[in-house]
Amino acid sequence: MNVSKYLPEAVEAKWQARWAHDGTNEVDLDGAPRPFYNLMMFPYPSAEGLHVGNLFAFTGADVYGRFQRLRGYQVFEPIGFDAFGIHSENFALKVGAHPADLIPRNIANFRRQLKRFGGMFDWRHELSTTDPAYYRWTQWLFLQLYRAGLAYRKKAAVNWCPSCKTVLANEQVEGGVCERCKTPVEQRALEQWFFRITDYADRLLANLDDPTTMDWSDTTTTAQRNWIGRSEGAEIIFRVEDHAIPVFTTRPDTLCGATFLVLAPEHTLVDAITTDAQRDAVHAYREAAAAQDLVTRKVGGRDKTGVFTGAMARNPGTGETVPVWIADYVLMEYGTGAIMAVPGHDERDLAFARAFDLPVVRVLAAPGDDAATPITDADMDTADRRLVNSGPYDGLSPGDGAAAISRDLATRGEGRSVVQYRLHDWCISRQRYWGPPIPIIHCDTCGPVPVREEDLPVLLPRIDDFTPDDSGISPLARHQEWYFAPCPSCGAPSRRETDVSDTFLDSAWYYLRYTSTDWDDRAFDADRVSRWLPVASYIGGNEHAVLHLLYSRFVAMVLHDQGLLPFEEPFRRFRAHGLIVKDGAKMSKSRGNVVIPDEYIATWGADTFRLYLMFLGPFQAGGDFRDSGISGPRRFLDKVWELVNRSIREDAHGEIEKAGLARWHRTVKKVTDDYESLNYNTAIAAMMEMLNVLRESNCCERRLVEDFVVMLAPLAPHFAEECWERLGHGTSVFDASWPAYDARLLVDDMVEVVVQVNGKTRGKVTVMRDALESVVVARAREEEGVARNLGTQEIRKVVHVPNRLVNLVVG
RNA sequence: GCUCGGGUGGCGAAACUGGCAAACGCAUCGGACUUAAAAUCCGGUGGGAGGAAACUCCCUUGCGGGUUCGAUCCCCGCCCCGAGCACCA
Repeated sequence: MNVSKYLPEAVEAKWQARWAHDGTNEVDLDGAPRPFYNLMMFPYPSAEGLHVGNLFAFTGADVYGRFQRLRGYQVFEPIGFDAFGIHSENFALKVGAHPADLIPRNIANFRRQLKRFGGMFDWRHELSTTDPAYYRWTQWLFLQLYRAGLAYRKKAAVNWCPSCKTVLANEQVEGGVCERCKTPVEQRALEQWFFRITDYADRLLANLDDPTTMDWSDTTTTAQRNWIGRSEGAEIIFRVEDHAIPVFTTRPDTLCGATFLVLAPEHTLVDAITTDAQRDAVHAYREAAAAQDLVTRKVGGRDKTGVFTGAMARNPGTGETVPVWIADYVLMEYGTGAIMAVPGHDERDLAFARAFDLPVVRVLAAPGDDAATPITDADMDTADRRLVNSGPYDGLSPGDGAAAISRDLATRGEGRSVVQYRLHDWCISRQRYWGPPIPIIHCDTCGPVPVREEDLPVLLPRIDDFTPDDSGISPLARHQEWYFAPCPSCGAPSRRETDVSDTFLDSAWYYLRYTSTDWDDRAFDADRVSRWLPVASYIGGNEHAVLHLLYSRFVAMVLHDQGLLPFEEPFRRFRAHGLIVKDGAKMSKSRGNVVIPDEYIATWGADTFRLYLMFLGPFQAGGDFRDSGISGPRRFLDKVWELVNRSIREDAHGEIEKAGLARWHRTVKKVTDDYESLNYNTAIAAMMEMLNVLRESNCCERRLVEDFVVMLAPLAPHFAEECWERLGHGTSVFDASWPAYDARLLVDDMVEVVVQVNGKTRGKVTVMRDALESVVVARAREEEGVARNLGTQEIRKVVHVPNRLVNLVVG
């Protein structure tokens, strides 16, 4: 037997073939007694193939799945492809190909790479969102939401390129101009489909605080909380003659400082209240605001612009009249689209008041200030303030003032407490080609009518020229046979909805589909779903911390409310992996620092590469990819290889001695804990240390070596299989059981205690475990370095941390 | 601007969440083996001062304060890097 060298290429090919042949990674979805759903975010199959960042994420997730399998779970680890969307479509347009031709090629390449790195995937459940057998159920999902009254249509602004005559996604607008033709982009209002996710805002928020259903990292829950953006405040009614203008404010306490109103340019009351003298100016301003693209409108300059409408409104706090302006810094989609401006205590309102010379009134005074003190930028702060210039409310704190003012407004019918969310309803319409057609037919008499479920899928027809044209609607409208369809309700000639749905809808339920790819008559099977879900571990990138995860949660909640799912939170545990950077910078094509994993795997083997990726930093933090480090893990595997072979030859020789045994048990515990918490880098370090100990003490005890191989298996699966087979086992190492450790053996009998004098280390003594303080101190004083530093000084105080440290305080 | 991460040797990073800072690995230097090189093995390597030497002492976790017997860790005030959000009233 040739044992001199470990040859990854041959070994990895052998085991990949055997896993496929034996169905090692396949799990019985109906019979598993201890199911563990190990999910990772499915990739978008780009033309470039998997990059190191993808592989880092997949490896970390796969290691965890393999670990859980060794701990005795039946682990379901599916994979699929998120292949619809603007990415694919734009790429296809660029290279002059059809996405329907490109995607299968890209998927084939991804599949090859995913097999090569050694993922424990059950390929029988692979899916692609572009497959009609999949998107049929995406369309079905739309219908469920429609039936539940959670899908509706309304006009909403989109970016519009007047030259290309097409809708642009925000990413296609660069500095206010179309990325293709450089024409300034404007806004256009189109009828679009929305989901009422805002109805679920409170539940989506509340569940984040429930540790029994959600074990998520704080960064992710915080991001979701911020995105939902709950604010408590008041809606206050200002009147302009007989028009009521409600405004939303989180600071009703400052009502008496509201010296003007500002409406969003799109506000529906603008026409009604504008005076004849101001009509032309208002009209021009509204036109100009609409001519801006959505990105510039929101992100663009902070310089305040606006126009006076000529109208005056009554401030219900002071009874005085205040001017009504319009300005684009007020957003129609938040609150009521109108604000009461309090320039004394709001930065933006102050900037606006300064720009247009509007009155500024102080209503909050810091200690030492009074009602007459001029406003400064520091007055945007609220700490320690009292109300002034507020009539009966003078002297109250902002909190008490807000309560008192809200109460008084409510009794007069001029206001009420409300909760506002930053979260908007989810616009799922895309005026694009490469997506699932929204299953609606527009009838002149019946209006929008859902396609019958039995008529799904509404197939996306192949259109060779899917370039947007000047019709201003999706290229699908050009496909006459597809576009015209009878109304499902009355049979009259009608037209299909030409918008396709957002890719986020595809990915909002894929984890359900994985469990049920065997059926084409249901989106997901009730028994399967109740056995395998919620997902036990979900790992993915932080870039999806908000939208994808929030939409998935929303969809699960809706399905739960429809009685279709037994749970409302789909992902019990979620962890975001870190980012791999190269030379201190994020990898990107433009920087030219993208690392392609294939060549590294070809050179070093998948196991070494996996080990290297997991060793270069904490999984949840990411790390810096450097070519130089990869030889370390390879040397480690070579040494383990040697140890295994020596153990086979010498078998019973070299039993570990007592101190080494404690070390061994500590290592097993540390490695186990580190896998569980995804700290793979320190798990590897602990195994390296243990290996060094075994080598130094010349120990190759069979039992330990076998356990060592099992502990390494999640990280280096092919390597471990080969070792396991050589050690005489006829079954997969992944059917072995995880090494146990004996808690009683974790500690040594003798411990080293650090001795400090005044907090500085001056020596160390070895004593029996749990030795008494008096014994430790006595021994410590005998230490030369300690005695020297102690001199003749009297010990004032002794700080004793058993088995660890003793600090003698003198002087 | 706001929110969340993060800042530790030449480099990637550890450190039981208050207890020996720098484990593990890379790189590098010296030695062994070799005709030679690679591979492998053994040993050194944060900075400074003293000593012929084994050794001894001082400094060091972005900067400045604080709490504590003791701070990489906790508190206050700054600086820098990364990610996300961004006129949200």
